[in-house]
Amino acid sequence: MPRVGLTTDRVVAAAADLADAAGLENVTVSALARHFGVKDASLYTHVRNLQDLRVRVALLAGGELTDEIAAAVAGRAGKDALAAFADAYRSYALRHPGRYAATQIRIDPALVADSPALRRTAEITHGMLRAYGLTEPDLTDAVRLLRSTFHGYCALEATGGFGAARDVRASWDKVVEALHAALTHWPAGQRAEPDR
Amino acid sequence: MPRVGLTTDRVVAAAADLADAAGLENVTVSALARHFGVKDASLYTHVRNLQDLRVRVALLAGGELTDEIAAAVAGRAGKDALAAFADAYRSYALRHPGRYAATQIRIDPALVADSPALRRTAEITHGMLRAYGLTEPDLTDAVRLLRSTFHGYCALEATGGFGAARDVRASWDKVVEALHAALTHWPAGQRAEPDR
DNA sequence: CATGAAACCTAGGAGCCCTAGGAAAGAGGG
DNA sequence: CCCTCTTTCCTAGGGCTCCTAGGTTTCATG
Repeated sequence: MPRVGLTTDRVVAAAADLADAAGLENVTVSALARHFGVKDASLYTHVRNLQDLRVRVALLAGGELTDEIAAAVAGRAGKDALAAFADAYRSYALRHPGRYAATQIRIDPALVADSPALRRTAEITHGMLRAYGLTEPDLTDAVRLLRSTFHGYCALEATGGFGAARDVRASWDKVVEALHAALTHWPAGQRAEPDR
Repeated sequence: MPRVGLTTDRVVAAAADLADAAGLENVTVSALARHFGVKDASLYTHVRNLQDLRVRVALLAGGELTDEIAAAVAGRAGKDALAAFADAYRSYALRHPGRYAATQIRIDPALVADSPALRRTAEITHGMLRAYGLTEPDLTDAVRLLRSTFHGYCALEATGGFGAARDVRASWDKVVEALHAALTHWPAGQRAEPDR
């Protein structure tokens, strides 16, 4: 019987493709084994367990997403860069729903810390926001605003959360413009709540 | 052997509590059966299957969330209402992580349509946004912006996505203020993209 | 007290995750 | 060309999960 030639990378890549095609929750060791024409147990030489597999898919997706964003943003600035970032982000989430979902699983912070992709995204985002003249801690707050809105929009769109008739793409463009407005008119002041 | 006295409501309530305590993914028929001191099969008289159980938890959570938001927003307007809405939303997500997670599962659109809670949330949101002078389709776009940011923030916070040292609550207040700024300076114009 | 509708049961199939230990393929050196 | 050693893949099996089919027991109601 010839060997299939499994490696960790091939297994993870297949898992990522399966996630996009069938949903992250259907990425199972048995399904992957079936795909390779192999017994379940054989996969455990390449992957510690299911959790490990999912984390690897998440790291793969994070790297891909960062690359696409970096390419889209390169050479742009201000509102132009923001729109490019946003469109690249959403485009990836739409084309790779399973991979994108994987990026949202809880990952060991230590593992996140030494992931070059995540650091690079932070750099890109900060660089982009510099055009708006923000300084810490507003910079961090603005990063969190962008991440939240981008992620929230893609997550809601993916789960069919937007029921209204309004075109989802048109809303996205408007939302990105609204974010630009928020960054342009960034609220000043130290205390956020006047009362209380 | 006396009966435990199960009903659909009791099962769903227990499932919701378990979700908050152990995570939605650990809400399993067997775990619930153990909790009630009953065999797995016994639960299938009250709940069609696991999917059905999760949807019921989602609808329960949606109703609770709407109630809390409605109570918080009542009697307020403008920025005040926005902040109350936001804080009530995040507060619920933090206190009930499992229930909140359930609200994000994909649900039959027909079921969503005749859920009074969802319609009520839509009313509240629209009423709140009326203070900013928005009209359709900007109204829908603004609703999507708020939902996206609120959900994205809570989701990222729940999965430990915010690594920076900055206080998460302080960022939240700032993000809400930024949303207020975005609504106040809502971008005009029909076409969103100038180039292309 | 009888009866009918529930609640709850036993039994069992199928799928999944994962471990322990064994067999075989293929690479490398002699 | 064969021998050895690493690595891949296997068999065997335990445990947990969801879910169905069909039987029994409890309890309210007439």
